[in-house]
Amino acid sequence: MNSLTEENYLKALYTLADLKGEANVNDLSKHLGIKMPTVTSMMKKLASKHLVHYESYKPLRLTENGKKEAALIVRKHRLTEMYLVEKMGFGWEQVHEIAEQIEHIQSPDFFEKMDELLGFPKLDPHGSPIPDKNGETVWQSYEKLSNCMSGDTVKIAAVINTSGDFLTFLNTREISLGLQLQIISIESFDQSMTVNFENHTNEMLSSTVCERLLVEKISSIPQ
Amino acid sequence: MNSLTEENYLKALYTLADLKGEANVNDLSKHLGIKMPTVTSMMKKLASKHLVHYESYKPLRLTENGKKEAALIVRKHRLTEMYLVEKMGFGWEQVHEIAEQIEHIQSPDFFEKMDELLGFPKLDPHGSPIPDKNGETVWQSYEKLSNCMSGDTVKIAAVINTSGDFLTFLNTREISLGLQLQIISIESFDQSMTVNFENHTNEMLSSTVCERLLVEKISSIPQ
DNA sequence: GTAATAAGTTAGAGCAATCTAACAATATAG
DNA sequence: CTATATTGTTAGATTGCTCTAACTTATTAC
Repeated sequence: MNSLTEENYLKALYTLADLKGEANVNDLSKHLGIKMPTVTSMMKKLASKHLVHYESYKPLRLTENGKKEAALIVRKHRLTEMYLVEKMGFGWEQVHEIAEQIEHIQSPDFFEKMDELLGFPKLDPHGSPIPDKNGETVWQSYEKLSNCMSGDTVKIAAVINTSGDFLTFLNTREISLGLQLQIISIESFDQSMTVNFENHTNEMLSSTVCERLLVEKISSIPQ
Repeated sequence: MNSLTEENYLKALYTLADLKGEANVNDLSKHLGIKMPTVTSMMKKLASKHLVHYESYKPLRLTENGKKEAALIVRKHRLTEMYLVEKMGFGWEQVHEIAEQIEHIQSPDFFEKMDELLGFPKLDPHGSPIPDKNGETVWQSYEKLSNCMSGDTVKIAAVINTSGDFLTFLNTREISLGLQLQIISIESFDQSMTVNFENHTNEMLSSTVCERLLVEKISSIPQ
């Protein structure tokens, strides 16, 4: 059994690897708000438990086993988020913090019940996939809005980095999953986009926002 | 903010005091499965936080503040148990362990939402009162079945010590809260009771069982 | 290709929570 | 009322997770 602390390192490693392909000590340190020497020693500990491949000065990699353990924590996190939104009436911006705690509950029954009551969902409220009981994830091939071209029509499929602030920002703009929009223009100097929503109003989205929105392409203007 | 460990000591003190009026280091030690010296040092720590009145060799007492903190943890525990039974379909024998973990979740919103969804219940699935947001508890004046007399008709109102084994035992006998029974006879040598259930079958209940069932008196035969 | 910067490691310390061993106070039994 | 048993405390060690300070390796800039 892994401690709560170990679980947090595993999950961080898992999500960082997802995000940028690999993770190093410094990334992990910043992500967890824990100093590098502490991270190094925890990596040695996790290596001795065969959860992480660790070699001095090399990038960190989860073992197959480590990946699975991490995925199962992510599974608990995302199932919880879905449950909080669907069954308890929380907003998508409120659930991350609570799920961050509940993901450490040790009770297979509890999460199976959630899964069942939710009808075995595949995605969480932010559009992220929920790993299955074996830790396997079916990744949707979404694209960042920031990678799309002027003229493209897309549907918002998921958000990256589910911080409360960002989600509250989306709420005030009434931007939610499933919303369609067309890219009117892209400012070349700051990569901000002017987009047109379903309701025919135009709005400006900063590049930071566009970086964090994953979309499904509906149609594009041929070059 | 109190640590998870501190919370467990506070809750233990609270329930022990409830059960037997006061608690000493040895009780707490046995109840928590932690050695006495560890308990002593934690008591000093909690005393320094003004949660416990501690004097060497004297019985332990929660301060008003300590009582409130403890009651609020018990509140979270019992609300959770109720939620698990009422909204998620767990059996009353399954919920204790899960609630033991969820009671430490730090999120007022989460428990308020539960309370709301449950319609502000006053009792948990085992018949124990749920303290209010100020930590106040309205104690029902139930009696132990073991204190009742031959001929009494009573209704089961609550169970003491909600261990899974005991509750499973009650399940197999189809004994649940609200069930009425009449005491036919009491064996004088072991205090076991022969009782008659609503469905007109007679059954024998050991004194251990009778000690753990709290009842409301419906009628009794005058002496 | 060296100098400067960034990233990573080692050594050593601190705190929280636990333990054991030894000693001290209180309660109980005769 | 003493002897014994129970309960409680003190002292000191251990483990898990964290830190800072000092040093090493790798990367980047010019």
